Amino acid sequence: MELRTDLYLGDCREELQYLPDNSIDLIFTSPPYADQRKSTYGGISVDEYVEWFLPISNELLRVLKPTGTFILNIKEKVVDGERSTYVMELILEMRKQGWFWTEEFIWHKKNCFPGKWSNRFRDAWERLLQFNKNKKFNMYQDAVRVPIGDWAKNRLKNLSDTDKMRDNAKNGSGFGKNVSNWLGREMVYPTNVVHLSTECSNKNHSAAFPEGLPEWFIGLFTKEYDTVLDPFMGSGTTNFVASRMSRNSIGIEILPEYFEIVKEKLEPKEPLLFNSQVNINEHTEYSRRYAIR
Amino acid sequence: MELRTDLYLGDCREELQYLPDNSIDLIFTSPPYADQRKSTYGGISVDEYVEWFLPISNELLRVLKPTGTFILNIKEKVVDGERSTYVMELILEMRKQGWFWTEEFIWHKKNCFPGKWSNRFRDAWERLLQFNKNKKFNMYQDAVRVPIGDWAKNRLKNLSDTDKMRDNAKNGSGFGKNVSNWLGREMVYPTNVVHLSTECSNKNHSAAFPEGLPEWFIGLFTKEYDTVLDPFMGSGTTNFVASRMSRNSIGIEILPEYFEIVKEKLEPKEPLLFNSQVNINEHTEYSRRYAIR
DNA sequence: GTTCCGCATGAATCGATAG
DNA sequence: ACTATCGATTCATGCGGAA
Repeated sequence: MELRTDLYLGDCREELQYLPDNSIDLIFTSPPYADQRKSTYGGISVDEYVEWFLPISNELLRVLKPTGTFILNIKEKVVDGERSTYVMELILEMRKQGWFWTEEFIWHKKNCFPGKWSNRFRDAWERLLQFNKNKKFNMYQDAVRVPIGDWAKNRLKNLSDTDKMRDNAKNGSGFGKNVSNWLGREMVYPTNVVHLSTECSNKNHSAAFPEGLPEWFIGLFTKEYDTVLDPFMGSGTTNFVASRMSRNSIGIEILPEYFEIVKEKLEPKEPLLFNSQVNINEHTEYSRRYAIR
Repeated sequence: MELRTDLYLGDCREELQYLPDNSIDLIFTSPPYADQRKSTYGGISVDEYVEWFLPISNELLRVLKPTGTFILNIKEKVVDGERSTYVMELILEMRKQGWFWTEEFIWHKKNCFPGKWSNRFRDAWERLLQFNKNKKFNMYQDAVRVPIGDWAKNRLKNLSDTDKMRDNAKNGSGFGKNVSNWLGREMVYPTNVVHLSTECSNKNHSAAFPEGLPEWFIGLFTKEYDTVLDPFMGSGTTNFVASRMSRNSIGIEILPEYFEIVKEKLEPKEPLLFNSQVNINEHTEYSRRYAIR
C-alpha cells in the first residue's frame, strides 16, 4: 500500500476547500495563538480570534470523518495581568457549530519558558482540546499504553482484604475497583495529562511542539493508512510523525519559508526515512499547491 | 496573638452575609460539582449551576480584601459523553461581576487508580482558578519554592567565561542569562502546575482534596494571622491546614454530619495539635452558628 | 563507541520609560 | 491618561563537541 503526504502552500481558509467531505481521520494542529508570533503570521488579535477561527473550524468539521477526531493545541496569553478568555469563547462557539467538546487533555511541559514575575509563576501547561463530530469515534487506547508507575509497585506489594475483592466506591457512583487485577500488569492506560518536554533545538520554527505530542494522538486516534491533517503545518512535525507512523497526511502552510523547508525534507534524498515513495507534483490548476505522493 | 477558627453551620448563601466586607485574605474552596453530592445542595443540575453559584461568588467578592485571592477548585463533569461547559460560562459571568481571572493552575493528580472507559482516559487533573479583586494582590512566592532540579548539579559545576557574565540571546528576543546567578541556589520557583498525590484516607467526605493543596495556596497567598475562608468546608481540610499554618480561618458547611465531625476534631481534646486555644461558642442570636475561638 | 560537559534556546510577562 | 517600546528576569533540555 502506498503512503501519501500532500502539502498545500496557502491560507488554510482557502486551501481547505479543496479537501473532500468526510475524508480525514485526525486533525492535529496548533494554530498561531492570538497576538503571538506576529513576525511570522499576521498576529491575530485577541478580540478577532474567535471570529477568525470559526470559518476554519467549520471547514474542519466538513472534512473530518464522522468517526474522526480534532485535537486543537492552544493556550491563552495574559492580557493586562489577566488570562484572556478567547479560548473559552471559541469552545462555546464551536459547540454551536456542531462540534462535541469531548475532552480536554493537558500538555504538562517539563521545560517551560523561564522568567520571574511578581504576580504569577511560569506557565507550564497548554490545552489539547478534543473535539468530535459524533459521540462515537475511533480510539485505539492500546497504542499509547505506558509502563506502570512506581506507585503500583508499592501499592500492590501488600494487598488488604478489600483489595482482593471488588471494593465498591462509598459514594454510590457505581464505580468499583479490584486492585488484585493489576498484579503482574506491566502496561497501563495513560491519563489525560501528557508530560513532555518542549524541544529546544528546532531552529526553523520557534513554536514547534515535540514529536511526542502528535505521536501520542496519532497513535491514539488513527490506525495505519489513515489520514492526518494539519492545517497550520509550520515546520511539519505532524506530517513527519504521521509519515514515520505509516499514516497518510496533509499539511497546509501559508508561509513559503516553512513550506519549502518541509518540502525539501520530504524530497527523495532520504526516501528510506519515511519508508514510502516520495514525489513532488505541482498541480497547475491550483498554482501554489504541491502534492507529494 | 490568638488564632481563631470560626465554623458556621448553614447554607453559605445565607451565612456569608454575616461576614464583614473586605475581611478575608484567601478563599480556598471546592464547591459541590454539578449533579454530584446531590444530598447536600439539592443536586444542582448542570444547567442551573452558574445561576446557583453567581450569588455566592458575589458575596465572596464582597468579603474578600482588595489584596486577597479566591482559589476555586473545580472540574466539569462529563455529561452524555461530552465535557460540560458550565465552568467556562461561570468564568465569563464572574468576570462580569467584577472578578479578574488572573490565572488557571492545574492540579495534576499523580496517583489516580487505573480504570478504563471506551472513549476516554482517566481524569488526572483539576482546575484551580485564581480570581482577584484587583490586579495587585498579595503573593508570597518564596513560601512555595521547590528544590532545584538535578540538571543544576552538573551544569553549575564548572562555569565558563560566558556563564560568569550576562549572555544575551542571539535572536534579539532581549532574553539573556547570567548563569553565575544560580550558583549556590537550592530552591527555585515552581510553575502553575501543582503536582500532588490524591489522598485516599478520608472516608468521611467523598470530595476531599489532599492537605497539600490548600497548604500550597495558603502559603502562597497568605501570611501568618491572615484569614482563610472555605464556604464549602466539607471535612474541614482547608481549616485544619490553616490552623496548623497559624492562619485564622472560617468554615461554612451545610451538612450537620460534616459540621459535627469538624467541630469535634477542633475541640480541646487535642489543643496542642493546633497550637492555639480552641473553644466552642454557640451564638444564640444565630441559632445554628458556632464560633470556635 | 561512550560518557561528560558546555551552551543556546524557548507560543512569556512585567514595570519603567518614552511618545 | 493612554499606548508603544524596551530592558530585565529564569530553568530545563537536547545537541554537539571534547575527553
